[in-house]
Amino acid sequence: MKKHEEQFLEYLSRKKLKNTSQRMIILKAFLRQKSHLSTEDFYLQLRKKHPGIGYATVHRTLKLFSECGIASERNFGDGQMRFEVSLDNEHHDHLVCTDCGRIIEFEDPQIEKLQLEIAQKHDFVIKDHRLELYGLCGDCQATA
Amino acid sequence: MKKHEEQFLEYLSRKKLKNTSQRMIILKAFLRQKSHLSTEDFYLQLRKKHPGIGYATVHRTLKLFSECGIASERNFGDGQMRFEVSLDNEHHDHLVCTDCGRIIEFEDPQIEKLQLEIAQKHDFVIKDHRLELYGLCGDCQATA
DNA sequence: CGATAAATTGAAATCCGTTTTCAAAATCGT
DNA sequence: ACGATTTTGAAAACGGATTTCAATTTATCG
Repeated sequence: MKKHEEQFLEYLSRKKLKNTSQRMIILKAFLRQKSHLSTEDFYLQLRKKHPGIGYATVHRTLKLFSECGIASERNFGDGQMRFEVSLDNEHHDHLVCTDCGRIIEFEDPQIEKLQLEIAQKHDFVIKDHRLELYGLCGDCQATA
Repeated sequence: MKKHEEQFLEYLSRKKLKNTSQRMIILKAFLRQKSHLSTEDFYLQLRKKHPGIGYATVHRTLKLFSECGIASERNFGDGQMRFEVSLDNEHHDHLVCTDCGRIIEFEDPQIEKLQLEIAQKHDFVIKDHRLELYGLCGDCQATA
C-alpha cells in the first residue's frame, strides 16, 4: 500500500505541485477508508479529526487522487460523486443494495471477456466500463 | 408502438391526472426521438416546434413517462439526466464513445446470466442493472 | 538562512442541472 | 357551464460540484 503514497508524491513533483500537510492528511484518511464515500461524507468524516480542512481542499485533493490514478471516481446515479481507492489495475464492479445502501465489489473475468467481444463487434476500443447491479441484499430481503 | 401511448393514458386516468395538449405533444415528440437525449436537449429540440412549452413541463412530463414505465432514466455520469423509450421488457446496455458521444445499444444474454450468478453468490436479488462500456468508436479511433 | 516566486488554502461565491413554488389557465365530472 | 382540481410556465430555490480571491504556505535559490 506504500505504492499509492509514492505514486501521489511522484505525481506532485512531476506536475510541480506542492506537498502540503493537508494533502498528506487527506491522503492518509483516504487510503484508510474502505467504503465508497461521497466527497461530502468523506469531508464530514475527516472534519472530526481535522476541523481546519475545508471542503474545497478535500474536493480538490480527491480530484488529484483521481488524476494521478490512486483513486477512481464512481457515480451511482444518486447525484453524489464517490471515490474509491483503485487497487492496482484490477477493475471491479459493484453490487448495490437499494435498500440499505450496502455496496459489494466483485469482478468477473468472463464478463470482461464478453465485453471485449461486444466492443469488437461494434468496432469500439474500450477504455473503461461500469457495471452496477442494483437489488436487495440478504438482510434487506428478509425485512422487506 | 401504440402501446406506449395507451400505457401513458391509462396511467393518467389511474392516477387521476389530466390529459393536456402539452403532455400529448411531449409524448409524441418523445416517442419519435431515437437517441438518448438529455432533458435539456430534448427541450431545446421541442422548443423549435412548440415554443410555448416550458422546461418545467417537459421535465415533469418526462418524469411521468418514467413513472408509468414508457421511459427509462439513464445517467452516463456527465451530470445530465437522459431518457430513452423503454422497449418492452428487454433491458439493454450501452456503448458510449467518449470522443463524439455516440451511443450504441446492445444486449447480451450471456452477460445477464453471469450477473444473476454473481448476485446469487452474494445472496442478492437483482432488481436492475447498468452496464456501460466507454471507449472510442471506429471513426474516432481514426481521427485520434 | 531569508527572500521571492509560485502554489495552496478556506470561506464564500458561482455555476449548472434539477426540482419546486405560485398565481393564472386549462381540464374533467357533473 | 360550473366548480373543484390539476397543470402550466416563469422564476425562484435547491444541491452538489467547482471556482474565486486574498491570505498563507511551500519550494527554490542565492
